[in-house]
Amino acid sequence: MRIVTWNVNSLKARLPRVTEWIEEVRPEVLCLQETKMADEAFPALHFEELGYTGAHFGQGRWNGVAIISRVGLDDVVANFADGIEPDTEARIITATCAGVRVSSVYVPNGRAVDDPHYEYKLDWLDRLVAHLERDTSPSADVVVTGDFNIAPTDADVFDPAMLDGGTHVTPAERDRLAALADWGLTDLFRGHHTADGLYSWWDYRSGSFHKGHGMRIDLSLGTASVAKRCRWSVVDRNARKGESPSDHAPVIVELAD
DNA sequence: ATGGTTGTTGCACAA
Repeated sequence: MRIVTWNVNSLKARLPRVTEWIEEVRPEVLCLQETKMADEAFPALHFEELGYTGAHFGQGRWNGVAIISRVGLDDVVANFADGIEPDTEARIITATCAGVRVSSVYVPNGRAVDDPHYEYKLDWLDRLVAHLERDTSPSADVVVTGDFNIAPTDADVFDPAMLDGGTHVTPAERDRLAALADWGLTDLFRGHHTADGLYSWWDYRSGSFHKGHGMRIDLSLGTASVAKRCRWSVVDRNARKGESPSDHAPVIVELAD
């Protein structure tokens, strides 16, 4: 069972590429972020024609997350299930696919450490733990996958300037990843790769992809039972090439049945 | 160099 995360940067603009990729790879579960569309615009029938069931949580112009699956899609929860006031932005959707509780997350970018959006990012990550606590259990098969907008370690970043006061690499952000680890979630990709220079996002500007200037910010986190089943993980860099790509590549994990 | 590029119910703003 392969579970994929892909920030598509507009599902409308990316639908031809996404369709082509699905037909080639046929993943069991595909989690999307930054669909940038309202629920009414989500092309559910299109995915059904490809053999997938889809669930989407969107708001229109910004954000938007989805899960599409060809191994079942049950108990869908849009937004946080932490029982307090709903988050105003569409950044998390959760469903059970073939016994795995899967969340597709689009963590706030943060913009700059002195921007209010950075505090929103940290609060959002605190709420993610509260959500998991309410929605499921560390002893269950759980995968939280998506664009975390955090590089877990310095080995996951090209730009040294980013390490000096930039977002995505601050101790406070990494503390939130540590809190998720304390809850029971480990970085499945790092269970199979130790090298640096392995990224999932490259800025559109300045020929960053061509120069190898990127960050690994698209993560798949799994509970212990999932980590034990994880056979491999890979970034499909080919999907970042060619005409009209997203600035993110898909990241795949395969779990043994 | 506060640079560069892409997307959107765009003409500014988020990434």
